[in-house]
Amino acid sequence: MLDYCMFSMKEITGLELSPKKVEYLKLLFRKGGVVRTTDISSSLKVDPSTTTKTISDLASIGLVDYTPYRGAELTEAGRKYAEFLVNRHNILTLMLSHYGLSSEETCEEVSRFESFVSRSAIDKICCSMGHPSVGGCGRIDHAFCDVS
Amino acid sequence: MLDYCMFSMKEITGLELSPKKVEYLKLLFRKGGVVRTTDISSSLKVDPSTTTKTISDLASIGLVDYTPYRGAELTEAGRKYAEFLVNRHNILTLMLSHYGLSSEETCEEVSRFESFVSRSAIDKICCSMGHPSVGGCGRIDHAFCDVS
DNA sequence: TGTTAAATTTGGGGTATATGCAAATTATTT
DNA sequence: AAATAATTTGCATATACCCCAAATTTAACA
Repeated sequence: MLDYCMFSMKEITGLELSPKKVEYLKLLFRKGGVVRTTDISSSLKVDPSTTTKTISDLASIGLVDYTPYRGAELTEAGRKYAEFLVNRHNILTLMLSHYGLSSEETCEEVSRFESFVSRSAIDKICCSMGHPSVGGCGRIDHAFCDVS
Repeated sequence: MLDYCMFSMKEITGLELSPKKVEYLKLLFRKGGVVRTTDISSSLKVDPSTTTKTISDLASIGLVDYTPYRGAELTEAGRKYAEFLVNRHNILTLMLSHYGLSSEETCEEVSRFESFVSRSAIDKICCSMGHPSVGGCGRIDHAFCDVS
């Protein structure tokens, strides 16, 4: 259990986490509070043992507080990181929705590639769209936009 | 050496190849004709042995004609697939360039995530932009747009 | 409270992607 | 033909996923 985190929001590139870890973080953010292994594994449709391993990884880098047999919860750093991830998803979804894709399509596409879009790109896209408060899949916060 | 290909352009989703294999195919397309292992490995900054392995993989699925110690060349199917890959890159680059990113940034971002954007999304984006003939990184062909 | 049932973790194993090094091989050049 | 350059093969590593079976822990309940 770490009380520090290898990521300080100021130096986030947005490219630190693998696609699956991004999914886990967004899920923990959506659920809020302590989330049980089974809950996660059934949401993500993976074996519980896979969840245990991934959550342990996230805990080892300080994004998650994990108590074995109890559950997992975002740390403060994890929550901030997850906020960025959700914003990124929503901004990209909003952007793509301007090109004739349906809502489901848009979300599906973005879910596939979002992990590879940098924070600085997101900042610029967000700025260029006038800092919209509602994205394709939910509200957008602007606490993490560099370019305001 | 296969004269058939597991991909028929009509059923292409755009998600068949890993990011690195996409790079190889786009490179072979740009270079044209028979390309030597060293040429590829120096362009992509990987060890020649890595290139040999990847090219062999591409040959095994019928996208590349490969003669050991001689070089690699796209098959007809490979050329068509690579055309799609280049178009996808150019369309996505053009799209992103509308959001305040510089040319280099745009190309860099797209290169990171393009492998995860489906052909059907590209078709729609392309259609929505009015089938532009020039993208962010080069010309765009429309032979592969479903929605014309 | 002890026993069972459910949830969870551990350990092992597997696939896919991607990489490099060293040694062996093939091609080219002289 | 011998030397050199290019290339391949075999081996090894690393990351990111994944699942299964066995062991463990927690929770329930009788």
